[in-house]
Amino acid sequence: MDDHADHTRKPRADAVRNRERVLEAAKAVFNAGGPEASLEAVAKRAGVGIGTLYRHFPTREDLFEAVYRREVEQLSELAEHLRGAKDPVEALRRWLQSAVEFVATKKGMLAALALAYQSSSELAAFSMDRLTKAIGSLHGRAVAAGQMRADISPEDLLRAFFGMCYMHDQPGWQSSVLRLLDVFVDGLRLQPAGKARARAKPAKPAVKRKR
Amino acid sequence: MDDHADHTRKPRADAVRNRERVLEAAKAVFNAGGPEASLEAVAKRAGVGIGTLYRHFPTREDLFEAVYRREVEQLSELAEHLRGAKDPVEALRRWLQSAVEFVATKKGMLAALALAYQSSSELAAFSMDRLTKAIGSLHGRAVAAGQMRADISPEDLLRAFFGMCYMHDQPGWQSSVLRLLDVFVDGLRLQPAGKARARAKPAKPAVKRKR
DNA sequence: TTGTTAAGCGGAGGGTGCCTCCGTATCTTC
DNA sequence: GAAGATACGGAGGCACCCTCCGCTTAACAA
Repeated sequence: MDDHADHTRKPRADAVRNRERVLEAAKAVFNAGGPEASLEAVAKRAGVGIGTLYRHFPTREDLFEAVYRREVEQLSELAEHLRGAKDPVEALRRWLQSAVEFVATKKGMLAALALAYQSSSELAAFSMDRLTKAIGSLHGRAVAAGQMRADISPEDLLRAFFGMCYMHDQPGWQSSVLRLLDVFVDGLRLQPAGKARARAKPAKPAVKRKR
Repeated sequence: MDDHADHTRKPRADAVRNRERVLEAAKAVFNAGGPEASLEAVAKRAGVGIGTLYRHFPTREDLFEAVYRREVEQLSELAEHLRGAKDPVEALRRWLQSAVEFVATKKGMLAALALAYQSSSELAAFSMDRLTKAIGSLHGRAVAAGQMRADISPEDLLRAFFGMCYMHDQPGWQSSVLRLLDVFVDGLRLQPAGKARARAKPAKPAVKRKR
């Protein structure tokens, strides 16, 4: 907040609206058509002129970055919501599952993201920070509730998560990761006394059909 | 239905020549201008028509892949040459240094490469194989000469190498990696008897500021 | 309200690069 | 040397990029 304390006009409502629209459209278009998708298509889908798009996001990379940031933020907010859930372990599991989806939609954009990260390490710092906090908060709650071991740091959790997603290209990776996460979360869980928690529970028959 | 086993014509000399020219030009142009560089520029630099370029490499990705393959091959051949060197430890060091250069030129193309790897795991397999063999052969010679410890696999070597290059973005990474490699190669070296090889050599102050 | 004005909007248009297509040139084979 | 097969070049049509500017509209002051 750099208050130019003196008199900054309120930003125009239409500008705010259009910016949001463009972001929404960009998310859809890029997810569908990859990072090469036409910016003109984005503008059209957003229902704004191409000039408007360029004013808000002078380069394709700016647009990428904004879209990505927004999604990270949404993931962060999801964690906020899930904090209210009854079962904190389940909440963590849910969040991780959403994060897998998030990674999945980034599939085709990996390359673009790599570039963005390279040119703006601030972006990397920002997202790491947000995600670490999100995962840490959920984990913290589960620990506080005495349902999860405490000797794992949020950073470790995040690293484990990304590590699991690293297999990325293999077909069916997504369901594989979901399975691994189940195992992982179970592993984090503090068993109520010596009760050896029947892992038999046939872990949801194939969370997702592969394709 | 290929194998017209009978009678395949010899490929035309000019076609072979042009293909090679295009590859050479592409390497230069991409290294200079990144993976977005204009294919027309490549054709011009190669001194061929744009049509010729497209006939040999129907898509930009095909061209990328071919350039990359070629460089891997050259690295592999370099290892071949270095096998003849007198000092096998030095030979390994040299090769690693060249490999750093190789990675350096790929800097801007990382994203493109990631894509290529994704769409053709054969490419990944090929290059891993070649590089592993190259590094393994040099290492093997040094081991055979009794100058290097033998309990490290070529895969480990390669992994260590890539790991070191992972820091990529930080400024000055290249010299940092070269320094690390020096240390590493020294570590691999079998000391001639108990002679504790003065590591005192004041390892350059501050490999890297933390941030 | 109404008037003023900065902020924002749209999209035409000039430029660049992509890729196809085909008449021409060159090479291999017999 | 002749006959094909093969490869060549680059014109041309198209898609997309991005800038520029006259018009519109929202915010603020009176």
